[in-house]
Amino acid sequence: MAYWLMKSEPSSYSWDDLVRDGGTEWDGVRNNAARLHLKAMKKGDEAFFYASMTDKAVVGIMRITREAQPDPKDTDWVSVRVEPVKAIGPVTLKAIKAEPKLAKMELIRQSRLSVAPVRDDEWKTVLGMAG
DNA sequence: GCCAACGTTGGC
DNA sequence: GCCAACGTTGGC
Repeated sequence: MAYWLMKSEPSSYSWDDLVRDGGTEWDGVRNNAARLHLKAMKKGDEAFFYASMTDKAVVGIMRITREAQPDPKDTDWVSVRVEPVKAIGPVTLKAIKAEPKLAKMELIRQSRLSVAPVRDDEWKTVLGMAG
């Protein structure tokens, strides 16, 4: 199973919105590198929900419930379906940056990438920091 | 094919 | 509010 990190601005779609909805179509990604990651996702993979801008923290775990298909809003792009697993953390960007084991996270290396892979050891490290 | 200009993201 | 990073566009 693979792990991922997906960003959302709480002002447009928050973790609470996801819990309320019970699952959502993760669409609107308009970046080629992010699209490649979406296409690589398999049903059952897990992903951190990263709340950007206001929180700047990992606040929950999601599960991929359907693999990539054309984004209904623009079929040049793709979307996956996700559901909330549980709230964690928050593990802040500040804490992630302060942890040497996480220095190579894509979140850090390419801060603008909205869908990024997470390595197994990084996943465990972040979970450990969530307490 | 190069690169300057511009737009967007997102941290600070 | 500012600006760095990055992607895209368009003139040449």
